[in-house]
Amino acid sequence: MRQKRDPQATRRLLLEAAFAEIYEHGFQAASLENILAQTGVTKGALYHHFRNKQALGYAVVDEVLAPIMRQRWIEPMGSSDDPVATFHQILDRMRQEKGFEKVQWGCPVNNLAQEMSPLDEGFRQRIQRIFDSWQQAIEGALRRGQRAGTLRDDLDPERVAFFIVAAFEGTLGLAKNRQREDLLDAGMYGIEQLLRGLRPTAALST
Amino acid sequence: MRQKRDPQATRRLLLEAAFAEIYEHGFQAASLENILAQTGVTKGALYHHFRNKQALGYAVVDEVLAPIMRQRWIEPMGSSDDPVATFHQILDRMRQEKGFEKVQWGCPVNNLAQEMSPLDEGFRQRIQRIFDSWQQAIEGALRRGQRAGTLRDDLDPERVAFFIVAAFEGTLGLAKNRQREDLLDAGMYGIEQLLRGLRPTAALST
Amino acid sequence: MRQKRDPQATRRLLLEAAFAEIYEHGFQAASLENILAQTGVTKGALYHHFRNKQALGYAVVDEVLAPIMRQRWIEPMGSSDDPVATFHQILDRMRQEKGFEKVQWGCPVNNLAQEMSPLDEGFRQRIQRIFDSWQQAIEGALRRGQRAGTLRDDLDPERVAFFIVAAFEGTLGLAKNRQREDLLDAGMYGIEQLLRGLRPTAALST
Amino acid sequence: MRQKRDPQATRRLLLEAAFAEIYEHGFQAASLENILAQTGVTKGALYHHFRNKQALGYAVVDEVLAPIMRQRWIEPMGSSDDPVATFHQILDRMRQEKGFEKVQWGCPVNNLAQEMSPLDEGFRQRIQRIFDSWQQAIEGALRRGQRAGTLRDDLDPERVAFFIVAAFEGTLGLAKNRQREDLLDAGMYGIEQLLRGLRPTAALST
DNA sequence: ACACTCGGGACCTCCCGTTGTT
DNA sequence: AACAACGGGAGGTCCCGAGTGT
Repeated sequence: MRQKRDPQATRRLLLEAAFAEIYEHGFQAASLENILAQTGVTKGALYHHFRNKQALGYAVVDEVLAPIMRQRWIEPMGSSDDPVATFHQILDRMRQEKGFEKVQWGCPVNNLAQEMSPLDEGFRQRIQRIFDSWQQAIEGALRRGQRAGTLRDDLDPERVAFFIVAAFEGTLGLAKNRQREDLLDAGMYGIEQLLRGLRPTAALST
Repeated sequence: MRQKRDPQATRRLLLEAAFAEIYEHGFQAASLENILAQTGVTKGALYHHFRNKQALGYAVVDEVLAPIMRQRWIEPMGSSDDPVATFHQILDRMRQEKGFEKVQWGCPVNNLAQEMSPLDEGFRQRIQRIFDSWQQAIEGALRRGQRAGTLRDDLDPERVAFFIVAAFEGTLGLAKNRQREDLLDAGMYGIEQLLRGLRPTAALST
Repeated sequence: MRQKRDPQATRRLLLEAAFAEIYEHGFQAASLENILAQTGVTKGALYHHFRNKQALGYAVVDEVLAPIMRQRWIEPMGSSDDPVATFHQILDRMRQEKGFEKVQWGCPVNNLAQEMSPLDEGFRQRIQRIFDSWQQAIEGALRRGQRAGTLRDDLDPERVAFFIVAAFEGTLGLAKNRQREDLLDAGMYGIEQLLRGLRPTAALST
Repeated sequence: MRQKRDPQATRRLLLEAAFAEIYEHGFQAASLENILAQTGVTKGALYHHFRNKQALGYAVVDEVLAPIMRQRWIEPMGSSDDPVATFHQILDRMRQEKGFEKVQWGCPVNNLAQEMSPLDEGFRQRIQRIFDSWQQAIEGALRRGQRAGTLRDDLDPERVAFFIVAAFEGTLGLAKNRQREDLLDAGMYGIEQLLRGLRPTAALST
């Protein structure tokens, strides 16, 4: 299966197995031995590519989580001037894919954020960077929406963007606790309520 | 320091030290040894009061987390017919107290929920019970608000209650990642936006 | 179930539960907590009746194992002058009862003998006493058999008695390893072969 | 003392120390810590070579006990057509060696069989395999003896082989309880009695 | 670039026994 | 006579990481 002597492939293999292990058990409880057993890579190889467990974790954030979020949220939002519509499109696509987030295990970015933020400044900053760019993408779209007239003028784009991310992650978190995928809809109902309130008065009937 | 031969006190001491340890490190990474060192209790005593680490964790949820949430959220909401105002009062009190939640470590209930829900059904159910009664308390207040005329009639109290909890926890989570207490206000801004939308049209000016 | 304040009953209850626990797990691995849980007796009561685990074990040998062996082997053999026939009768009765020895767990006396003889002189001597009186009972029967003419004169009763006990226990041990009750017959076949050889030549045709 | 970086040697060292520890205390009471202290190997190294205590125990059976029994019993018996004589030769050699079995601690194979057979199917099967091949070697020799005319025709080789093993182990067990090496002779007396009875009538004078 | 062996610590579990009380 | 709280240690598991060799 694995090519021998293909350092990049080995590294990538480790990153993805590490992502899965961390996603399931959290970073602290993630077991290097499990990752090794899963990939067939030996400890020597792992420690060749990553200085230690922490460095592996950092790399997972930078090279697995961040790109996924970039592709999923930042890029679509970055080229949108109707954030409400774009938000719906992204959610629809997520419902179809189901590869990344499983409701059972929640959002991998938020999981790590909650576990590691108070414990490890390196994790905290890396994850904050993801949240920040996510939020900024939404914020930019909100501003463009305001200019394009699809959004009310009197709202604070920064705070609204923050709140959308917060409400989204909060909803995923509750759905994860209840292990019920359908609850995502209840949360989206609230976000939609809010977003509808963001439309100019004329657009309220939509 | 500690009274000898005071089983209830010993048990309580353990519960609170366990709560603190779990709050800081998560359940899996919580160290019984730390709890013991913190309290001065011995392993034998701990093992006498709790069958194992899991039982201790369950007891922390039932006997520490649940009562706090009950006192803070369920009881005030249970006797309110203006949930918007009650919500603000609770937030104000939380800002003053700062004993329970430290922004640095987030919401202890949600922390446990995110860590343990997929891993341990006992934790999941106990935490769900807390979220459920919290949500139901809000839902009841929303319904009473509707009857009292302080809330719009055309909203779905169950979904709104769910969303309020979700948005609240999501906000705490982001603030925890950024380690910035002031971000709570950004989240509250969003919730207030939403809640204001819940007032009957006549009340919008409030 | 248990009468309170009935010291003799409590003591007996403990002895029998201890016997069962030791029979299943061996003495070293026998758990006092298990015995306590099984009987509903508290640790204080146990330590009132027995100084420590060792004393409990000694009492099991003296007050449970020894009496059973006395009743089963010593008494029948003590009043027999045809040990071959008596041996068969005892085996037949054992096949019916099945209360004491379960092939699955072997002979409780021999189990303890093998585990504890090199480790604890107190156990060793107590168990030796049981084996000795068992062997002496057989030896006596053999001598009476010689006088009565049901056995050959030229054999050494002491050695033959020893060997019968040894072969019997060895057979139980192999059957226990194979977890096959029917193997007892294979062992008995050998003992019968031997015993038949002990009959005077005229009796060989029996 | 030990060569560093000599995995086979380390493994062997552990196996033999484990054998000694198990021989003395039984498997359940055997302490990995003792084995480590005895050998100077660390926990990590042990855990590298054996997945857990059970795996170490299994390896002791397969790689220490089985080869010894093979060399001592199976090979001599496998090339013999006079099992009675071979049996005597083996016993004589055992009396001289005294390395393997110490009467004080009995037969290591049988010790493990009695302790673990009802508790662990893996042990049970491994030990049964040893007993089986031992018994089969004797059985084969008996059959060859019958063909060679050194044994009676009318006996059942399988049952006799079983009985010989049983009587041998039973004798060792009783000698162990009494802690008296000389008792082996009393047991051998019985086995010899039996074996003599197996000679054809013409050979009885031997 | 990777493989294998080794180091040593931390953790939860479980257990036997003691002590204060009723 | 029995109960319940507590003391404290040992044991197996598992893990992260270092070191050596190829």
